[in-house]
Amino acid sequence: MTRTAHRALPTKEELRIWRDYVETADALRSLLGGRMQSESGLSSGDYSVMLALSEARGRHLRSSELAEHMGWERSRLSHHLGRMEKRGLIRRDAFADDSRGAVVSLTDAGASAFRAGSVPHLRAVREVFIDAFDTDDLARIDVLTARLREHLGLESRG
Amino acid sequence: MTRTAHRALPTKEELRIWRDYVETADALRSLLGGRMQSESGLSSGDYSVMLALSEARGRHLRSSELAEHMGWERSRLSHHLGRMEKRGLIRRDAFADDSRGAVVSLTDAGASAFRAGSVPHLRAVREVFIDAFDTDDLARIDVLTARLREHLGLESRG
DNA sequence: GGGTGATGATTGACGCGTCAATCATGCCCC
DNA sequence: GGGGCATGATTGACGCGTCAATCATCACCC
Repeated sequence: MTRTAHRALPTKEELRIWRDYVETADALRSLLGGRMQSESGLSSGDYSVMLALSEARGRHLRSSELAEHMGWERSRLSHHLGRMEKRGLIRRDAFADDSRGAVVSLTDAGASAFRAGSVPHLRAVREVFIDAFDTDDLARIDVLTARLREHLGLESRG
Repeated sequence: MTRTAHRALPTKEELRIWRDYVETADALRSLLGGRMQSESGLSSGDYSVMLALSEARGRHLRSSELAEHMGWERSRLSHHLGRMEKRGLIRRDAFADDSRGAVVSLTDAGASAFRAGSVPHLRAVREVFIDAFDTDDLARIDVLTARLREHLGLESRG
């Protein structure tokens, strides 16, 4: 009965494709991280946080909104904000309407670091990832990624 | 002159594809990590180390060979081996021919943890990754990944 | 108005990864 | 045989991520 195949363990070939996939994605992440670190002193986490803040109305968000917007766990964000605050990139203030809430905003130093880091970041993304492919390739990646996201039950970005 | 396009920053669409790609790969890594942790108490790093050791002739390798085989930095491996040693999964012994070298081998406990974790691990890989795709999809992923690896100057596995 | 539970956020412990520094041993060559 | 450098491996500091615990405040409701 061929149905058994459905429950079978991956073949050697499938496993190789899997390992290549994760290993490559990981190399990419670390390569980009290294470039950002040396070019602008920002990590990709820093960048995401600052991007979200700089796009927000009033350029500030409550921690919980920020966490949800970025898809990060609260505690992860809290730790990260702590580190960023120590470096003077962001500020946390009490929220008037609810003393439990904290309002996160970019400091001037943060805003200017973000501006300075933005172009190098985008350039690096193009160089390490986009430039590897032509338009059709990118479309294929998009489809395949969407397939995977759906399989995993992740929301799509639309 | 259209040559300018080559140096342009990514479009919004390209950026979205990029972000989906990394975010998805990351979700995958963490999902698999969580499953392995709860099902067998092994991390994917543990698994790689043990896989390499169990495939090695004599079931042991020098640290440097192990690092090279896995494509890990020496210091990363050293830290990881330290943690695994504390848990009793591996052992490090002096290497007779060169007192600088350390020989790493699985303990009995390690070997049996590896055996116990292997099938759940492979099953998880199938469920979270392989099952998302049909055969053609997987072939496309393989091609695209190879393209990316080449672009990044990573060795291919062959 | 005072208990009770939900909510916003932080903390601590610990695994993991990188980088730079360190340490011991081996090797070479004068 | 001893100075100098390469090599195998470890260490420490620090950023990052997760999990579980904690803390303060708020909301409800008797």
